[in-house]
Amino acid sequence: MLADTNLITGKKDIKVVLEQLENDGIIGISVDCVIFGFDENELKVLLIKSDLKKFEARWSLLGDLVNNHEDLDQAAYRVLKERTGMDDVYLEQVRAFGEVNRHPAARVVTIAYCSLINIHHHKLKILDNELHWHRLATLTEMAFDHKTILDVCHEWLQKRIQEHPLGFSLLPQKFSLRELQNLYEAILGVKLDRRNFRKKFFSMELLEDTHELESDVPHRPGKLYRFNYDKYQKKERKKWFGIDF
Amino acid sequence: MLADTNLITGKKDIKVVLEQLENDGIIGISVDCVIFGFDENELKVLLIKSDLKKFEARWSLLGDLVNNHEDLDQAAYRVLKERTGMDDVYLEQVRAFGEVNRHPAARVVTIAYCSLINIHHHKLKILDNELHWHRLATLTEMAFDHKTILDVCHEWLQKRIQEHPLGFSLLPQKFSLRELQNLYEAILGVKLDRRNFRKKFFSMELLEDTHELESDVPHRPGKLYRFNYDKYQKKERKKWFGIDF
DNA sequence: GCAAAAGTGTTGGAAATACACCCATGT
DNA sequence: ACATGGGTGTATTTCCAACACTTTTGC
Repeated sequence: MLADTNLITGKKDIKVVLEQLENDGIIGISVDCVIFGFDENELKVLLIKSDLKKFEARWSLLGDLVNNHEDLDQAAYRVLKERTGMDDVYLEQVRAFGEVNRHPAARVVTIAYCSLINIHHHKLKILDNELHWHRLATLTEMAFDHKTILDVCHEWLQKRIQEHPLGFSLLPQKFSLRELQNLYEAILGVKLDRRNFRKKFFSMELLEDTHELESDVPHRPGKLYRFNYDKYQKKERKKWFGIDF
Repeated sequence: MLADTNLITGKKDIKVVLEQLENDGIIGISVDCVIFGFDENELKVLLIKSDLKKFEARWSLLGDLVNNHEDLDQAAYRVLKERTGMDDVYLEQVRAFGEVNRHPAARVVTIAYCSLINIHHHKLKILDNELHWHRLATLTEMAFDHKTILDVCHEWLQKRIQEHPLGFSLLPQKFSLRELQNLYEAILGVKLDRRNFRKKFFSMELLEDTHELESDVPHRPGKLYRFNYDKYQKKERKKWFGIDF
């Protein structure tokens, strides 16, 4: 039967494993990472060309089967590390997708993860030339149920970013308020008032002035800020937000 | 190998299946239901005595392995139906738990579901006398990682109930505002102002006056209301709540 | 008539919104 | 000098929080 070895040594192996699973009537478990990036004021997602004939020419999320000896989170980190060369990345589970026929080769339940990385980070290396940062806006058909997963993760992100400081993972460590606002506008698909946006963030007192300025901009440079995670951690979280639905 | 049959014919079968999984180095998939009820102004959860010797005398969530031919949601519904006799129940996936050693018998990834049911519903039949509605407040040790799962689901519920109308599933169809407020206070662990609470709900215009009154109360009876789900469905959801963290 | 909870409005403060002008820089 | 976005304050409105008395029913 399935040996407890690393199954991730190439595309062919996965196919063989899936075939085996299907023959034995076993449910496989995978993780799929929705890796978001932010570039040119647009939200992007890291995709790979599907290797299944059925889905040729369609884009697919980055995923892999979960090894027997690794936690789900570890599996997701592994996928991320293998594909981007980065660790220390924002990564969070969103939810499981387990429709019976979501994968044509075998029954596979997948755990979807959402990851946010800075596209321009120096450690980021997209070696595989099958990989591609795709604009979210112009993405319709995808392999498997990956479009559904992507949509769910996007909605999850829209909600999450308003309540937790994760957007900063998409930006360089030092960023201008304009960049931050563009980010929020891109993710939420709304226009925000610049002055109120600044007021909001300054009133939180979680942005540190780096006393540096933007460079290479053809206009007055903006100040660069850094998000103070330590201070955020120490803040007490409120349990009561107010009923509203 | 594993035949594609219903594995759920008794406790012994599960043990056999798990043993088989472990021997073959295969990851099992289960669902676990956190079934909340509301009684005597307290939040309760439906539990069963663990059948594992390691966890004897500890409480366990209601769960089962997922069949090969059923969706995750279906599996959770099945567990719920088998144990409570009820369908048409509120049920939603919370998230997956997949730590390597969370189950002593084998590697099992579980998908946690949160369910809300009316403890006093006439269709509710707790046949198994190993089952028990346990007060949430006085629950410390549980089998497996079920305490963690329960805690996560409770927090999920605390957040969810403020943004979505699911609390009504814990109450009879017709309820008084006092009952509703008690429910919110019990789930959130806070005291709320009665007048502001009423104002809030009335201003949503989603409660219908049934023109009936409470009976058998030793004081002035309150009006009974019904939640108007249709009207709620038609309301447009807002995407922008305001940044706050 | 007494105990117990139902029902009801107002007010002050905080937060969100809408809105317009001057400033610093690169070209 | 001019084009471009950076930076700032105020008035208005909306929402939330605090708070007390009268009414209805069962006993």
